[in-house]
Amino acid sequence: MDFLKGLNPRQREAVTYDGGPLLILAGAGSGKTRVITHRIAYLIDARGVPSFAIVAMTFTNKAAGEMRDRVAGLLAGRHPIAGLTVSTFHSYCVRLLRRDGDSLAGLRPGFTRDFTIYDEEDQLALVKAVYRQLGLTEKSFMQYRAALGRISHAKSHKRGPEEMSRDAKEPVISKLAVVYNEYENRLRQANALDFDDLLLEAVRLLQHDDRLRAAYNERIQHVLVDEYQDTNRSQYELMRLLSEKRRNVCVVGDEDQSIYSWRGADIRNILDFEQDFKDAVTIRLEQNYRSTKNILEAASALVAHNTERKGKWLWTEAGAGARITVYEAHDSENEALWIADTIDRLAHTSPGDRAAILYRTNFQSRQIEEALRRYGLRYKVVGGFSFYQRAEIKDMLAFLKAALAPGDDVSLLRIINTPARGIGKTTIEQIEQQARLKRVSVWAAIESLIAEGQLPPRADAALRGFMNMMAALRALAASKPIHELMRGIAESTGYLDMLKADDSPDSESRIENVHELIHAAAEAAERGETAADFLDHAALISDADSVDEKAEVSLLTVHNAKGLEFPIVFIAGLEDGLFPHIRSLDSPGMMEEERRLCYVAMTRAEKRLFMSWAHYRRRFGGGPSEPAIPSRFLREVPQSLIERAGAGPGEVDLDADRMLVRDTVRKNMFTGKTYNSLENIAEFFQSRGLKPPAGPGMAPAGAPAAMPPPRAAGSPGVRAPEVPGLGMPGAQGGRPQAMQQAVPPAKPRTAAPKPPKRLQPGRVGSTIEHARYGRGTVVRREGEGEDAKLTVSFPGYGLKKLIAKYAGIKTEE
DNA sequence: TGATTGTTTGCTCCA
DNA sequence: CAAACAATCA
Repeated sequence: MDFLKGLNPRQREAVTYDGGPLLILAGAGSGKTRVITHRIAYLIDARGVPSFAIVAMTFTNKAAGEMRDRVAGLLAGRHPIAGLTVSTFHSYCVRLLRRDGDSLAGLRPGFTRDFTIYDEEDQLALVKAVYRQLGLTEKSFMQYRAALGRISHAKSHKRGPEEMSRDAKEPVISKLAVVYNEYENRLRQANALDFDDLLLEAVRLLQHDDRLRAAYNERIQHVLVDEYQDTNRSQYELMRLLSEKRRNVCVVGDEDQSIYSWRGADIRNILDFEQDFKDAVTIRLEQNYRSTKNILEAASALVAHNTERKGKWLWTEAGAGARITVYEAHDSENEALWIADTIDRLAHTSPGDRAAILYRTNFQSRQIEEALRRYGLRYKVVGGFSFYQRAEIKDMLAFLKAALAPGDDVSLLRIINTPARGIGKTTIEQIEQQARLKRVSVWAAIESLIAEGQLPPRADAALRGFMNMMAALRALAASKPIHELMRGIAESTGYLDMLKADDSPDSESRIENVHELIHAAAEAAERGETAADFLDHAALISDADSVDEKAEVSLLTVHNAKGLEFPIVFIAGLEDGLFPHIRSLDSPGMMEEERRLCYVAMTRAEKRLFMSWAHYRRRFGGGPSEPAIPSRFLREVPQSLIERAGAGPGEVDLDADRMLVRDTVRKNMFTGKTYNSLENIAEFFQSRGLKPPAGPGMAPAGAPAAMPPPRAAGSPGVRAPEVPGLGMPGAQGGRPQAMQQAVPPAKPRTAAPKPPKRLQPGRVGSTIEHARYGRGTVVRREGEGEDAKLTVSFPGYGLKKLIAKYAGIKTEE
């Protein structure tokens, strides 16, 4: 097969290059994914590289899945790709540690391969616990998040608590070092790794275990890294360690799209690649196949304001296309309505074109969602609050974690009194004190407290009950498949009953979520996954994985939009302080990153690009509107490419008829987020039948037939590192072909038009008559009775705010 | 002592 | 409009 057909000369060069380190500078829309997938296919087919000798790293599970599918498609009927590894850095490291991590115990006391993973929430809980222990408060010391951020930063720069303490110039930092130290101690004691550790410890393992590293290098012939501009130090090191022998690294990136410095991404990785690899060859892909000329020019002009670049100028053969629309809204609500209105209009003029609404921060989505719902538009929200971040899911998983690993203090404390079982603050304090005193886990502390018999009778009984319950769960965990275990947890702990007894509006969806989790567990069990595998997936799932590219309207942050493209793109909230974000205003480096972020946003658009800002923006629900000024980025776009929209502040010509609201969809019912994540989870588990290597004490789980013989590793007598398991994606290779096409149709759980309920006078959605403006539709109502403030949309006049009792309005049926 | 209700904050982007 | 905390009630 000719994998070079349809590629331009530069792309072809990138696909076929065979001389060691290769840096592909791939501008936005230049066919980057195409090049990587073709290169992998080419290596396998034309160069005879076995698929298990190729490792490709991506940023999200979704990108990995797509890449794998595309390679499979290219090689269909010619080569099996069962052994091919396409993975995110994080899941790669988890698998590495779970499979071959034993020797890490020498470096990290207490480490075993059945470690647990602490996500950000767990990390925060840990920091809080440390604060409590040290008698610190957020007010008196430092915000939890800030502390965690600094700790994480120090960690990823390989600076331990001792160094932090030694170099501390201020007392705050010395104290922080103490927190840091205790934080690390507790992680170790619980045999838990946080997200930083996953990468760091994998790197340490490879650095120190020469035999393991050699085995991996023996096997791996090519390492490819996507989104290289967003790799951090650990990821860079991992890449080097895995490619030490053959030095066949191929990295693909675009320094103009580096947007993760806050997560430790080091832009120098890409800027200095040619120095780090002296014999590296750089190939530039500068032809853009995505956007119109106007969009491309505008974006390029914007990013040209940056200094930290290698410099490239994208070009396209596409036509100029429409100009970029910039809309100046009176307030954020008006902005949202304008977006909804424009999308509604575009649905007629360019049917079938998907639209994306991009924003800098998640909180912006709320108002936009509301506007879309008023227009009865279907939409999907990506991220924000994913399934696995939901309290009920985290609770359920905490039960599971605590049952599997009694040393997991964070999980245990999370559910020790959920549902309420009479273990209150004082008791918990007593337990924590005991744990500190004896330097044992919370579980062990409870045991010893009970044994000592010092507890008040009520607490004693409650704790005994809790211990028995957990012991029963543990027995269940040992004997039952994961979904029965989850069901057992939901029922025997009283968790489900607690939800059922709750009459708050969203308890129903919580129950649904719990069932969904059990359902997901059942599917996992069918694939032969263990509870530990299940937890790994839950920890490593990402928001971007839930992007549904077929959705007509998508709402997502710019970060989540990386790598995606849409015919129509809106960028909302272009105000100084929001985008660029306020925290970047006094730092040139951070400002450049914000600019790159805006560049990423703009270059997502294929045909039409809309940018908007609002004079007033409300940050919290009922809070005050704060004044804003337009983003500097709007000024950095050549004005000749811009077309202004709207009659002026507050004067959107919103067609009242279309505003006839299909009903106020009950809040929380279809917040997008909920249904979004429900689909997400089922899809995720279905499409990613990842089956990591067996846990400790178990034989490697049945490997697919396609798996190459494991003899590549080690000499007889020594426990051979099971490299093949990493050179291959587990059961994914054996995934039935049918499943790849049969993506389950998304359930239309959208805000479907409901039969309008009777509209009451002045209610949102009703029509009123005003003496001066005529008929209009009530768009928003604040307050009650005759004091209520109504926001009304009058055709020809735009949005007006009226006080019910003064406006002299008549209500119509 | 623990559970419930009221009050006050609030600030990212993510694997 | 949340969550996180303080001040109540049982």
